[in-house]
Amino acid sequence: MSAETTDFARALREAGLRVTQQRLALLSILMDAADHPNADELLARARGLDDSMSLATVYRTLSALEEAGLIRKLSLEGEPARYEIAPVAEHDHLVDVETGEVIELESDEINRLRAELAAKLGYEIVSQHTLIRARKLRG
Amino acid sequence: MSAETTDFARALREAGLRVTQQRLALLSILMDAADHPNADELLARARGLDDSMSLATVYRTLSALEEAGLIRKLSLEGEPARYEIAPVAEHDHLVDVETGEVIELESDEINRLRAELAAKLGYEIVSQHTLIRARKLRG
DNA sequence: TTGACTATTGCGAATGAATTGCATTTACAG
DNA sequence: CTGTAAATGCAATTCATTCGCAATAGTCAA
Repeated sequence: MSAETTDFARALREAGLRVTQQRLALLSILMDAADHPNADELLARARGLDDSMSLATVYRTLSALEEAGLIRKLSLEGEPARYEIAPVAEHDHLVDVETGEVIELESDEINRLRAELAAKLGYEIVSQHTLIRARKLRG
Repeated sequence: MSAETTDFARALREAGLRVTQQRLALLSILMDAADHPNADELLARARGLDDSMSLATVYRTLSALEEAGLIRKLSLEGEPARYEIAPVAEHDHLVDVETGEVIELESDEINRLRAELAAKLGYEIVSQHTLIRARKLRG
C-alpha cells in the first residue's frame, strides 16, 4: 500500500471508523479527483476498483467521512450533491452557469469579514460557504 | 384592493405573467412573512386565504416568481427550500444551528470582494450567496 | 359584454436523490 | 481463532419536487 493509503487508514481510525475497502476506495478516488464528483459518479469510479460497491454504501460512506471531517459535501441547486476531499484551507466555489464547471475560490479576507459579522451578532461560525454563479466574460 | 395588491399585480404583468389569485396570495403571504417559509408552510398559509390551492401550484408559482425576480429561493442543506420576497439589497444568511432560525446579513463589502474575485478570473457574477451556520455565544 | 385562446390550476401519478430495514459479511479486540 | 458490533449489499421506502392531463380562469379583440 502507498503512503497515501496508509494515511487514509490512520485518518479513519482516528475518527473512530473501521478501515474498509469501500472507505479507502472512496477516499482515494476523491483524493485523485480533479473535479467534484457526485454519488453516482463516485459509484461508477469505485466500481472500477471494487465492482461490488453499492450506491447505499457510497451515501453512507460519504456521510460518515463528512461527519469525520475528511471530506466536504457541496450542495448545489437542482442537482445531486458533489464531494471533495476536505481542503486544508477552507474555500468557496464559483459555478460556471454555462458549463457547470466548479472553480475553487480562496479568500481569507472574505472569511475574516464573515467571522467579524457573525461575532457582532453574538455568534461563532460553525461553517460557512459562499456559492457564486457566474458567466465567463468574452475575452 | 390595497395598494400592495395593486403593486403585485403590476409586477406580475411586467414579468409577462397572468395575475391570478394564487400568485397574489403567495406574494402577499411572502411579503408579510417575518420568517422564511417553505413550500408546505406556504401552502398551509395560502389555504387560509383560498382553501383550494394545491401544492403543485405552490411550487409552480414559486418557480415562476423566482424566475421573474420577485422572490428568492433559499436552498438549505437537508431540508426543503425556503423562500423570501426578493430583497431590495442582496443579503446573505446565517442559520442558527441550534434553533434553525435564519438571520439576514448585509455586507456590501463582502459583495464587492466577491465581484472582484470573480472579475479576476474572467467571470461576471450572475448570483451569489453566502450561507453561514453558526452557534450563539453564551452571553 | 361576449367569446375564443391559451396560460394556469388541481389532482394524482411519477421522478429522482437520498435513506433505511434486514440479512449477510467483515473488521478487529481479546 | 473467535465473538461481536460495525459495515455492507440489496431492495424497498421516503420525501421534496415535477409532470401529464383535463378542467378552469385570465386576457384580449371585437
